[in-house]
Amino acid sequence: MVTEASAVRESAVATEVIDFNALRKSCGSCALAQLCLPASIGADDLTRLDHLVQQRKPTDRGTTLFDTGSSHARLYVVRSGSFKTYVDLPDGDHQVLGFHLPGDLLGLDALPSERHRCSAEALERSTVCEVPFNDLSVVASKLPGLQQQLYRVMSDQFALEQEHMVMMGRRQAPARLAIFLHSLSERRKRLGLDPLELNLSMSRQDIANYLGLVIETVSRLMGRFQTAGVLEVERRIVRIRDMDALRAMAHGGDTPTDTQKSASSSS
Amino acid sequence: MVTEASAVRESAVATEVIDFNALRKSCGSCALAQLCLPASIGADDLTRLDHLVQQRKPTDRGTTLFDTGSSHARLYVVRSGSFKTYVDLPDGDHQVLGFHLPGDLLGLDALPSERHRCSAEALERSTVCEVPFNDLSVVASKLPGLQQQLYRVMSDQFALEQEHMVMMGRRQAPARLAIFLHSLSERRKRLGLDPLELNLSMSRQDIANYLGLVIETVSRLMGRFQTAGVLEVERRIVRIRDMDALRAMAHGGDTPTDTQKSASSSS
DNA sequence: CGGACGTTTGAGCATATTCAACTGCGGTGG
DNA sequence: CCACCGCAGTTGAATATGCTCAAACGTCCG
Repeated sequence: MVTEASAVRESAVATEVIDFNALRKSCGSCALAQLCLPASIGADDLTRLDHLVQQRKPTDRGTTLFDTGSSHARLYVVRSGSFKTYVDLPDGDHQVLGFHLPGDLLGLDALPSERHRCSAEALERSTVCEVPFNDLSVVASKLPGLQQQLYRVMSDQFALEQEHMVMMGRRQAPARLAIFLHSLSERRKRLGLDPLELNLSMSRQDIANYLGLVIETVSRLMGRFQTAGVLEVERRIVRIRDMDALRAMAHGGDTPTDTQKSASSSS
Repeated sequence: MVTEASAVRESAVATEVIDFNALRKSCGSCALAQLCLPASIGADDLTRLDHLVQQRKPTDRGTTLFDTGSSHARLYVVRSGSFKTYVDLPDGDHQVLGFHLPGDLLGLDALPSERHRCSAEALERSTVCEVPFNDLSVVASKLPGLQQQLYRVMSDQFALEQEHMVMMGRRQAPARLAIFLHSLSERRKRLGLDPLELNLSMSRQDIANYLGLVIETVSRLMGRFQTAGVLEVERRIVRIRDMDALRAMAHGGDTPTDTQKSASSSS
């Protein structure tokens, strides 16, 4: 067997919080293992999976991992950095489908024989693991645990898209932005990062496209949230100062101009 | 003796008139086989799949196939009739996620160990085939063709949701309705039904919830489309009189009163 | 220092919502 | 058989939310 994790040739990549020495070796030692495919499969199964996984040299900001129409069926796991997936609209701009943080999977929309229906672009210098889907499928068919995990992440993906649709559905602009920020905060918490300090790697334009709004609206709302004391906005750094208020606005109608809505600043 | 060709074609899938003898026997003899899981798997493999599939007694209008939070992992294939999937919103109403016609799969959002994140309700008296997901998974792991097909339908599901998001994204109300009607027409064509005569099994409220609009807007737009000569609306029967105009409006061309519409896509 | 870009801010406008009344059809019961 | 009620859908007028257009701002980079 070809034992070596054939990707240790990559030199260290700078990111703030992630320990790349631990990451680089194998799925077994990956800090994201619990979030990724290997979660809950045995040690020797892990080895078989390890052989499929290819490392990629860092993807630069603005570079696409795959494009709409391409058909190389591969799954990607974000290791560091972040991506956006989007489709091009006839009128020139994009519909952003999602933002993808470490541990998230990309490429589920082009399973074998299908073509990608969206593009995935790095929002900053990022690294991914890459798995040829056909190989993964073969191994998974022999490892019920892995197979189950594969179904689970696909199921999760459906859940994410459904959430997105609910948000776009009939919610007002302030609620949309609140949902977005709150969800980002939750995801950071899950990654072990500070949930109160968001480091937005995406532009305002991306956020607007994701929320189904226009950039000016997003900008104005950021301002309103700040004057309302909910956020502290400093370009792409956003600090959440009143999580309860943010949550409240995400869940329903709320006017952020109303500064004193209910003296709530507990956490 | 009012026997029209269109009526006969309609009856191939319409609820009341289904030939249950032909349908009930097996996947091999099912009129929907090409659209369903069995597509492109061999004859003996089909037998193994057949044993997993359970028939269900017809589901009455308003009855749910599964509800948010329930966790029996089963896949359903719509045989006749139609369903809507939706999530309940805190403020009382629903966000409709999709409408499901014969050949469509339901239940992909609650693969093993997960709970359903939406509910599925019959819009009329409908029938489904039911497959326990765990059993299907086991069989599929031994039949690469079936496995591939399973991935394919999941991939298709992602594509559908993405389309929905694009529509909700930044499109104006007329374009949304046009997309909805056009998509319905396409799906009818794929089922061998008359693509020009839509028999809406869902209420205006459902349509509005699906499109992210309010019921009045949908109603008004139906009217506008009719006076523009694009549609002929008769309660829940909608006939498409100008498919090109409908398509144009779906792509962003506005002004349903304007018959002249042949602009090329700009960038 | 200048130019470009991403972002913010402002004023006016248009689209879709809200609120409200009304229609037509279907069912139910007198 | 008809009168009644109820529900789904339609229509109208007024409002408001988010968009368009436009300009200014700050920061990054040459």
